[in-house]
Amino acid sequence: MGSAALGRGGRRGTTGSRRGSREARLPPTVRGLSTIPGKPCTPDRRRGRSRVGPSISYLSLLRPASRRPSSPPTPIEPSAMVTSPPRSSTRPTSPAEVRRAFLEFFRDRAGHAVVPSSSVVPHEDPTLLFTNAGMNQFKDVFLGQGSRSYRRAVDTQKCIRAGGKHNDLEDVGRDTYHHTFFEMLGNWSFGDYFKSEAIQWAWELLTQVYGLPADRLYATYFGGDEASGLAADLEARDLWRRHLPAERVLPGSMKDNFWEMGDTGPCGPCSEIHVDRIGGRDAARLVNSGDPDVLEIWNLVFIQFNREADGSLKPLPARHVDTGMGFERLVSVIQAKRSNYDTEIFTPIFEAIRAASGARPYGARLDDETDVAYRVLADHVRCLSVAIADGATPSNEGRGYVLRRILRRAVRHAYQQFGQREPFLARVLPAVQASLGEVFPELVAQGERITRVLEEEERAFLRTLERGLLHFSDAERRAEQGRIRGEDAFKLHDTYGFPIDLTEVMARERGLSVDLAGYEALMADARAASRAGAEGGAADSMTLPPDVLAELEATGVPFTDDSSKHQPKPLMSRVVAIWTGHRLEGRAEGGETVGVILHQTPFYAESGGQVGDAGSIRVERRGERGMETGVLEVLDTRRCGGFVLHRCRIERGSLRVGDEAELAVDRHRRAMTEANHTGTHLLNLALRRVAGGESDQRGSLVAPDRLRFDYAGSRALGAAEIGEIDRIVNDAIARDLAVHASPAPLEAAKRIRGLRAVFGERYPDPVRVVSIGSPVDRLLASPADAAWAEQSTEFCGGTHVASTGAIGRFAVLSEQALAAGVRRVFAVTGVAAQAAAAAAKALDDRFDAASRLHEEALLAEVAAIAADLDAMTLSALDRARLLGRLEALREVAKQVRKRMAASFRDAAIGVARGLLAEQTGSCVVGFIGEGDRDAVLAALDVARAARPEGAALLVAQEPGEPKLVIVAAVSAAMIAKGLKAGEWVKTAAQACGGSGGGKPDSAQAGGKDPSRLDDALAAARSFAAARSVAASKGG
RNA sequence: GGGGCGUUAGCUCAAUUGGGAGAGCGCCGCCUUUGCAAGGCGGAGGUUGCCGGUUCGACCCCGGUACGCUCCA
Repeated sequence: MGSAALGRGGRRGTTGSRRGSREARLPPTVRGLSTIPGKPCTPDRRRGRSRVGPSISYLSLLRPASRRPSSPPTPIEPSAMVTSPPRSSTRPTSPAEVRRAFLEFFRDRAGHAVVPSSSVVPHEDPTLLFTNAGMNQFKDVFLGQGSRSYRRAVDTQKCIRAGGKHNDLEDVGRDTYHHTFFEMLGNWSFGDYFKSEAIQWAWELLTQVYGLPADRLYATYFGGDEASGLAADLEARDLWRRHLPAERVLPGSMKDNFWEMGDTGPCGPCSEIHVDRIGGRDAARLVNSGDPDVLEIWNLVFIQFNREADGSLKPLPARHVDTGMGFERLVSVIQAKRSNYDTEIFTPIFEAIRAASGARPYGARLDDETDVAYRVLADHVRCLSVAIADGATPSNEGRGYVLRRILRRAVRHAYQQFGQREPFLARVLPAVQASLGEVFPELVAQGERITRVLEEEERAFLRTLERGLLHFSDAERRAEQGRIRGEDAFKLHDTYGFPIDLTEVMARERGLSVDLAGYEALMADARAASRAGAEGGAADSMTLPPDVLAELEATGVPFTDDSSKHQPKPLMSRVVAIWTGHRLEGRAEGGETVGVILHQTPFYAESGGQVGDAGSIRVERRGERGMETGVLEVLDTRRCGGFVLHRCRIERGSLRVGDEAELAVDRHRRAMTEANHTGTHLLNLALRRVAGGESDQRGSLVAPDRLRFDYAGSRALGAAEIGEIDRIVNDAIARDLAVHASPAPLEAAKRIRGLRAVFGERYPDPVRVVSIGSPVDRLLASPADAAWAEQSTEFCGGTHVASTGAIGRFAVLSEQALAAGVRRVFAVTGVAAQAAAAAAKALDDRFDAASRLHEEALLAEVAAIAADLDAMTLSALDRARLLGRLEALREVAKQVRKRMAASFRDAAIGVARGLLAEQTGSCVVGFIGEGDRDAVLAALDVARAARPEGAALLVAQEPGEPKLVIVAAVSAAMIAKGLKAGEWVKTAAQACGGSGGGKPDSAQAGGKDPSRLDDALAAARSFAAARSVAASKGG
């Protein structure tokens, strides 16, 4: 325990009288556990807490700040705060206490809202693999695009860093501080308090709540940067000097002390707090030098500038605070451990690994492979559990691939160090749940899913390892001079997923080494090739890059007014910008395809899964020679920032910025799309009834010709369930329900019973509510009404039919797995659904007719039906039923085929026997009539058996095709005389327009001209005769 | 997004320059044997993922596509 460090903690002030004032600020749920309001806490308060454990839920912390009695939003006088250090005789030391103390401090001390961690899987941000910093969930606030109901927040954020340039997965477990998963504690100000308060509270929390010795702390501030024209952050420096002697307040560089979100956007100086684990010395020189005992624990970022596209910095009107303190590192300092892995965050997990594996206990050595394995497993299981709980799944691409690599690394260590040959990771899960389940309850709620995913994925990898072992023995055989070739090591890795270090270990066990240089070279080539391919691909997309968006705004081009998109009527507008795909232009000519921005438009831009509108635009302007015009076909419409970009092909005339434009949306296409969109909502509702409430939407595509719907679900829908979905949706269509849409306050709308929302999606406030059946105000008036659970209500910005009758008809086309836990449904509506039903009826008729066909006609029809069944758009139900019919018919066809083959064969054998009787010489040449290759080969077998020392060449007429089949068999004796089967059949085939070949004893050929059959036979006879083989006639 | 590899009987996998698709296990029948993962004989089971091309002839060569595995970005 870190009692030594803690004991020397509070030099300043005494305990006792002030303790009560701190207690009084605790919420009732916490306060009531061991003490009554206003009274000093009892000595065993800490034990009381840990005994109660998860029952004092973090939920109590997560209520909105406004519910609490005192939460002054105004900044506090720094001087007043210094003099009132709230203290407690019992310091938080266990991980749970440390975390809780952080959240409570900011909530109670300064009215921060305790906000839950956002998902570690950023479903709404595809550019980010995993949530990797506390600020991710507040990015929109810093960018000025979003807002929150609070101005101060505190949280502990689940973060994953794995892969990428700064965090090599291979480091994790080999040192004391790398993790793939960690918690980031943070307090936040959104245009509220700034440097003074942030620094004051950080100091207070560390020294007075956590009791870190003040003489071991160092602070850094931004020391200015001449190249950027930035002055030093003297404000932060002076604020720190209130707490620390000047020699422990250190200036830092641009790299260490100036934070930027990206190439452009919010940024500002930051101030770090470092701690010296040793103490009793001046460690100023060791700050930021990579010394493991002098480490940064808290970074306070002061966002006060915006980095413009031209590189300049502009002061922000609203200044923010963004802080981050690594939880595991903080606990290591508080518990006076030199390794994060020696804290109580990890020790219970090590114990679980030991118990499950039967290995010797964790020994905390850095150079010991078993201890490395302990650390790798503990870290990776934490990471995987959290990611899977948030809906991620190991897979072969994107973030799923990162997880797969982490899992495989864990399995590899369990396999090599602990000899585990069966799924192992899930056995450690209970320990992870015990340590994190209280803050992150989804770890417990999703326990079954986590276990299932881990075990499935582990089994898959164990299979891969086995396959790799097979190929390893090949590589072993090919080893040159006791070294596995780099080529083989690379192939094992690249193709069979066999990790390079496992190859090395196995090679070593067999007294071999591995050509690592060769391996690395091939690896580098592969990387380069992959990168080259990636760059070539994403060139021609018709979207506006950020700098062009900025240019448009800067030149005063207004955001597009598309408020009429829900009722698209022809509209007059004006061309305000033309985008070529590379740059903005003032003009474009016939034949070009360009992006057109108008000042207003009724075109719907692709959004919420609904595809963008198509249509036409007619432009005109007064030119030098009177009116000039242009006709544009709108291919697609999409949104870029606040602009609606119409991708257009100029059919006739030309286009200029400033043109008057007459816009017409393709109403037919739009109507079909709307039918599919409303159909999607009805499908969503039907799915909930049929597949259960947890079948949340995971994505959708609404196009004019079809709709696609992805949802959370682990098992396939049966025919009965698909039938039920079709029935529910078609029933709603028959009732011709009105579709209502109107904006509503987000919070109020969220309370409507039966609301279907997309997992992980963030909605605007006010949000547009689309309700099928009841007006939105009625839903809002009594949101809890049980009736609403039976109807469709969604947050949706898309366009819909006026009432469900307009959809006409609905049919599910297919249902399939997309990824583990995600399923996809395709469906159609309206005319397409009717066409699908008609197609099914037509196929049924063909099946009926086919059973009356005979032989070849039947075979041809079965093949034709199978091809059509594959190509036609059919409802899932019809398709399943018709496939059943096809299977039955195929069985019939197979019997027919066998019967035909047998009869050809019998006939061919009969003819061959006749020929053998007729031609008594050792060499037989003849025509056996109609027969396929199998039949003529069977006949040849008969000949071969009858003339074991002779030779035979037989020809057949391929049934139904203008082709001859020629086969020959020659005995060794005849080959010795110079009669080779390959040459023989070739000669015969050439006489009837074909070719062929084979081995000396057996050959096949074909002829394309059956009318020259006699020529072929004659050629065969004379070829044999020329080799002094009597090719015919008896005697 | 870009590579590599794979897809053959119910399962696991073969098939040597393109020339008659096999084995083991499993299944069915018969025989033998009253015993443990038994033995013998016989049999059924295949649109070689799908589409197209080259060829007299394609599991094999070429192009495309689907699915799976795998590596990289």
